[in-house]
Amino acid sequence: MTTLWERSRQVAVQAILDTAVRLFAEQGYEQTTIAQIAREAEVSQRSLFRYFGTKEDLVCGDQEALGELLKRTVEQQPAEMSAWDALRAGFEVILTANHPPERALELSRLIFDTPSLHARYIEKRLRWQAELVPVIRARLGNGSGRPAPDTQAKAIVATVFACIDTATELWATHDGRIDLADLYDQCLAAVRDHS
Amino acid sequence: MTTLWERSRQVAVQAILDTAVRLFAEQGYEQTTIAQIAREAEVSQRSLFRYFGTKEDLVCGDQEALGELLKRTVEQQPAEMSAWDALRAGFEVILTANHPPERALELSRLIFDTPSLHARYIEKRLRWQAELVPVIRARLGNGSGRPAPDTQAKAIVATVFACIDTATELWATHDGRIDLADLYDQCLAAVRDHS
DNA sequence: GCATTTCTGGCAGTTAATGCCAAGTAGGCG
DNA sequence: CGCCTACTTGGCATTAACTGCCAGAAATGC
Repeated sequence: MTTLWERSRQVAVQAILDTAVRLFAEQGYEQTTIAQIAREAEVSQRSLFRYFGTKEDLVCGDQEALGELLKRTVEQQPAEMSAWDALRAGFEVILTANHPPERALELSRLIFDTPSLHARYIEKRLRWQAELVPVIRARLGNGSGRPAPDTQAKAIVATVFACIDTATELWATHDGRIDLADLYDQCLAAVRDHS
Repeated sequence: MTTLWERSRQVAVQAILDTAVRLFAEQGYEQTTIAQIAREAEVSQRSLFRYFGTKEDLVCGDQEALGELLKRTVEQQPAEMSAWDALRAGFEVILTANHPPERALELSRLIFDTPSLHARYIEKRLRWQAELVPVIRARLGNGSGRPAPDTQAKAIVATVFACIDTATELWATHDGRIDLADLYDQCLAAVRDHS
């Protein structure tokens, strides 16, 4: 622990986060101002912006860390595993590493119901996608080769995220009563199984 | 023509649009302010915001109309056509109905190079997706039925858009030298063909 | 032409976000 | 323990995207 600084900072961050999520749930995202959050969490507006660069980061801020985890997990899957299975393994790890399901559900609903938040969330996801493409391309048997391997990798990654997104949205609308991994498998099956 | 108002409005809108795209290309999206666009297009800032609700709409504003067209086209495909083929037909129509390829290329580059624009663009597209889901669900043979038809439809639509997005990005990075429809087919093949 | 409708422009205000500087606080060192 | 340095915090000013309001101009209908 590099110091007391870091600890009190953690405390402040947590207080801000709790206040923000509570206020967002109570009054909606757009109706809640940064000033109000800062006041109730007892920090200055200026510090709040130092901890969280933007208002949106209050909701989808810790995505960065998850993206790193996802990438590392996919990289570390055995080489003979298919791109699809490796990505699915990464997805699985993220699920277990996520927030307590109670809060995850609340955050998901907030994100899917608030256009500006949804956009920012997608933006972060696009960054993950870009980082995953080289990892997936390395895993593709460069045998067939008619579709350039880059095209293949991009399409696969984009599709997986589309399915994750779809599954998450369904999961949120069903109040978390259906298993998220099951929903993901159903989505992928709908796409990949030829009837 | 309901009036002279409508015509001069169209002129103003076009002037704003041209100015905006030119400035965005010259200096980048974030570095261009609304004030500058309004000044150079010779309209007041206030009117600019009346024509285009947000800065982002200057770039991806006319998506609404395309979404309508897409939906209608997909609906009108013969009933025995598969969901995949119907969506592909809709995509084809949009391609031809789009801007002159010169400007389309410029806009695509802008969107894919500017994270916040890209996110907003996808968000608008998500609205199309939601509208297409019932259309696609109606087209699914409700035979198999283990994955709820709604899940199936959502996943298929999301995947098709993911492939459109990927194809468009590749098309823009190749300066439009590769046929967009070909790229789309390659993306879909990478996803659907089991090797 | 004149009243009415509709649009435009300017102005003030709100909110998110950033830079700057002064003041405070923790950590290391004699 | 006291002091100096490094880092952090908070307040202030500023910018940029937007919104509401109102007065005035322009177009329309009679």
